[in-house]
Amino acid sequence: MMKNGELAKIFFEMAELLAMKEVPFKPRAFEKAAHSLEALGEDVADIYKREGLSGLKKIPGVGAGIAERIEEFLKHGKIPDHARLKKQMPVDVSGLTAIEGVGPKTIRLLYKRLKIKTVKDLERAAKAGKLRRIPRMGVKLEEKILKSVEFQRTHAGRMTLGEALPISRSIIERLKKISGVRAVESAGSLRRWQETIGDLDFLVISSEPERVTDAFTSMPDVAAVTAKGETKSSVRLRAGINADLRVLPPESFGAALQYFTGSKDHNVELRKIAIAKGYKLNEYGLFKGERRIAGTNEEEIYEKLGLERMPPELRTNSGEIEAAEKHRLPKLIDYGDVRGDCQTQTIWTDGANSIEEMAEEAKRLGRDYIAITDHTKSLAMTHGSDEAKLRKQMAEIAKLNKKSGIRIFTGAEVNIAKDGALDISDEVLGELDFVGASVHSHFNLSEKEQTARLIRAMENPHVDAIFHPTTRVIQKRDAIALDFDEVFRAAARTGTMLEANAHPWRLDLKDGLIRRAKEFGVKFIIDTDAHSTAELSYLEYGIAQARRGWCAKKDIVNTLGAADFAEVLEKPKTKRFT
DNA sequence: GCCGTTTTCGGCCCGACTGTTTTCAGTCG
Repeated sequence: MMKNGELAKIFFEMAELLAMKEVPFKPRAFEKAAHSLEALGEDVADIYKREGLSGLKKIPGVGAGIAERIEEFLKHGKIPDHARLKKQMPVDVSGLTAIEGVGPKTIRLLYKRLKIKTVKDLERAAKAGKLRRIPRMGVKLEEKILKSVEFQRTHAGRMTLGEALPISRSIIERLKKISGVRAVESAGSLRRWQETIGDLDFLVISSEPERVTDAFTSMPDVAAVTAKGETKSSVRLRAGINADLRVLPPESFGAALQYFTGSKDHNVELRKIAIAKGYKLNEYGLFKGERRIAGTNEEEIYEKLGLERMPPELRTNSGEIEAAEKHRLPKLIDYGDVRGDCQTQTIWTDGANSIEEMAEEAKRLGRDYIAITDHTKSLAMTHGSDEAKLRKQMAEIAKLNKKSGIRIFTGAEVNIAKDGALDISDEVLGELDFVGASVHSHFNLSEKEQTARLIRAMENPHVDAIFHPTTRVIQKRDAIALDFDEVFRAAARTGTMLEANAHPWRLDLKDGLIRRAKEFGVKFIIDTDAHSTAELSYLEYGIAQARRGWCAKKDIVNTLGAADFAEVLEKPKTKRFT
């Protein structure tokens, strides 16, 4: 099991605990290391095994101190410094910081004065009117905290991109209609296409900020207004997410867009570069002394800082700035580059629409081809196909291909058994155009068993791709335990494509792992995993995921047209990508 | 605690808004 996430959580918590003690600078250092670990495609345990402490120190933001703490964690499963801090301040850090308006200083004060450790303690104290007796706190803050606790209870955590994007798009349409508004953009994690979204950020160019702010805070979707100033306002949406609005003059729009797109770590690095060059960078522009030398658009800011311009998806402070300095950023796959959808289910198993309906909708969306990949028999609850049913489906597709204006490939999503065996005979698999294999059960096997299981499936000469390789469901189910480097090595060796599943619940493989797999020469397909015609539009989420994984068009096999894609499938697996 | 085409020591991003204040600390992004 990858240790990166667990370590990142500990370092985030250490950052907060240090901030409570008002230790200067260290909190940022721990926070940065935590982000870096989260973004890493390789297991720190593997790095440590291979290269020891010096290997760990190569991770950005990790120096001697944090490398040693990682070592302690890998050896003993705990970090003494973390335990010590936690003992001094035994509070639910992540729970309490999630409450809006509550930060490290407040948490410390609440613990010292009222022994508040949990969100529940906080709620009880607020209801009893105890908070107002603490210095610098009052009745209004008490109310604010209670409201925020309630909001957290009903809308815990972050939204998936798939939920947030449609909300954002509808708000943009609404803002565009306000008179005097010249441009509207959404920024923040949504513009970076992050897989989960904490809140929505909107930027507007208008010479009448008040009119825009008033309209924004009185939208019907607004449940509460949490801040309203001259140019900045914040609201809580009924949908369960916060939204911020900034109104700006045109000359600052690019700077603001850059600034509010983030990520935070990316921006901090950018400002350091600005300082080194004798400039100052803020949301109003890039300044040399009093003079604004850039700010109307983002590109000129990056250029003036000596950096290649870069798409938002790359701005995670995980090597993109160094690459931009050397003008060696990848040319990313574009949103229009994917020509076919290679994983779809129909009413033959657990889908909602017929083959014909799916094909029609795919055609309407501009795709050149679609593969029908219904489940197979061991997934009984989906009425999975056996060999006979698959052959019947192939005949049906042959008929449809004669009249339909889109190429339909026959296929299957073959189920991988506990030991890596497949539930459809090689003979029938060989008759299908496109075979994806995936794991749907036995999620808790050891890393060794799970890795061997997947590799065995990849060694089957008929398996063209592994669908949703880790089976994770965002915020619901963890990835299965895998030795990813072994899996990627085997995928490259056997010529098996790995999927970037576009379903917003899955997005599997995730960005960091795609980037890692690419280093092994792995090729990918981007699929919607659509179970209905409506879900065929999910493709953009998968493309975003591949872009976040630094993929170029050539890394994604289904950017090929139908004929070229078919030609690739004709070749023996091991000869396809050499 | 991290980091280095100004540095291995001495720096470490920047501004808006709120609430409780008589001038600012805390939080957020």
